[in-house]
Amino acid sequence: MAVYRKIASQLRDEIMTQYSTGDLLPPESRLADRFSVNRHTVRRAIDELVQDGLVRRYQGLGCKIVQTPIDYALHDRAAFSHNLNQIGLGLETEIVRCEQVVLPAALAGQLDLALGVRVHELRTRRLVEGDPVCLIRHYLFGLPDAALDAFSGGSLHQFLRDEWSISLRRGTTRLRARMPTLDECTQLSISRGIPVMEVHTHNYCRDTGVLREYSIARSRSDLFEYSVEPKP
Amino acid sequence: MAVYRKIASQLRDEIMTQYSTGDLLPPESRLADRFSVNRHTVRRAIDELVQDGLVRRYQGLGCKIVQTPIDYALHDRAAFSHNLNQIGLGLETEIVRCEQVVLPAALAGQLDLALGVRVHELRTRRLVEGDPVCLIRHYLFGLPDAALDAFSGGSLHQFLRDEWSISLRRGTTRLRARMPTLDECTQLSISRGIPVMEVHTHNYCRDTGVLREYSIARSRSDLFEYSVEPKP
DNA sequence: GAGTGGTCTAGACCACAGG
DNA sequence: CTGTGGTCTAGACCACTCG
Repeated sequence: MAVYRKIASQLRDEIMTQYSTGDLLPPESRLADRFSVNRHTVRRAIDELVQDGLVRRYQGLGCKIVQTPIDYALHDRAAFSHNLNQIGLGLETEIVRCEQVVLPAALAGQLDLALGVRVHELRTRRLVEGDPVCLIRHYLFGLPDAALDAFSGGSLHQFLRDEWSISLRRGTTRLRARMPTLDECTQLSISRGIPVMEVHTHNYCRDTGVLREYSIARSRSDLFEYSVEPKP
Repeated sequence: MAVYRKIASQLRDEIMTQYSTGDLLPPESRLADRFSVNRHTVRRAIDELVQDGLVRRYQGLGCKIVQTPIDYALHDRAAFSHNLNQIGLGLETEIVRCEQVVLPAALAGQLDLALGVRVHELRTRRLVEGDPVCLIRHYLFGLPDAALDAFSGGSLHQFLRDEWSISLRRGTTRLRARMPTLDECTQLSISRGIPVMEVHTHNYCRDTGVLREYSIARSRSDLFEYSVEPKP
């Protein structure tokens, strides 16, 4: 087994057992000394941890442990075919609201963005044969003011690619389930006893790697299912 | 912008316009010459493409294009990075039951298998600091009778690889949410108001492509979250 | 054997955060 | 300013695929 894999594995163990969320990993140079390898080899090991979502790099600062409660990051590589992408095809899209807002503080903190940033907030509702199945909030960063004026439904990513030459690449996606709020019950036409699935997605500019969109989708669990397809 | 990003961007364009699925990219050394950079820089660029799922590396062979522009437009593919392995590290695994049974008829139909097939059924429970968070049923096909006798927790896939030289590859995975049964409430120590997430996974023999495992995981939605990382 | 990707080392300089 | 991560170069050797 490659050296960097062994180091990654050991660091994973130590993070799980000896670190808390927010702690900084020792600097790469120190780790390199400790494991008696080149700094590049340590970097390669940390790459693994970053990919698993265990740590996050901060230039000039260090590597911060970001562990969520239990991050069920999957080790095998497969492709994720996400219904949200195909939604423009089979589902109707209803634009609920589209405006520029100040990014909610909670999101700003989570995404590591400055407070007070103005963003486009697009809220949509997806329907299947008239039944609402999914509510989505898109937060879009760094767009011209009028960027979304012409958007009238369908695939948002397609629209951004065609109209603004912005090509987005999916980043980390998180899925969880919870009970709906009263508001969600109304908008999704469900009773209070039906759970909703909440999916958070990062989308980055394919060229520059900058975060351009963060979306939160809430869907009816009685009608909606997510599937992950293996890569060819 | 970093050199490797520019190169990645250019290669992406060329792949989209001038290559077909299955083609090989020029070797790293040639690309390095062409872009007048070090081979490592080209590698870093190709890393991006691999991460986007555009190409796949084959040691001794080259980099194969695995996605045409058409595929790409239809469904953006991101990867699913999963660590059942890591769960063996940070979480305790409790073996609830391990026996040979006749595959339940409902599953046989769904998986397109004959009725009456005998399989290994392994039931496990995962705990975090003593709290149960996840119940898993593994159905394993075509194993010797005593195959699992020595399994005592940790990663099942690791065990199969080490002890039986069976290397598994993730296939289709489906995720949904629902309310728990009474039995699940008991085993997961949750109240009836907490949804569970249910994840069904196909796993195939990496060599022969034969279905070897079907697993059903049910997890507490108040403690558990699934994450999907972009990756080949 | 020749050519490919995979890993590791060594050294250099840059960009950024913090005191 | 110092220390951190980010990038790039250069060279070496290995593991693998193919003819």
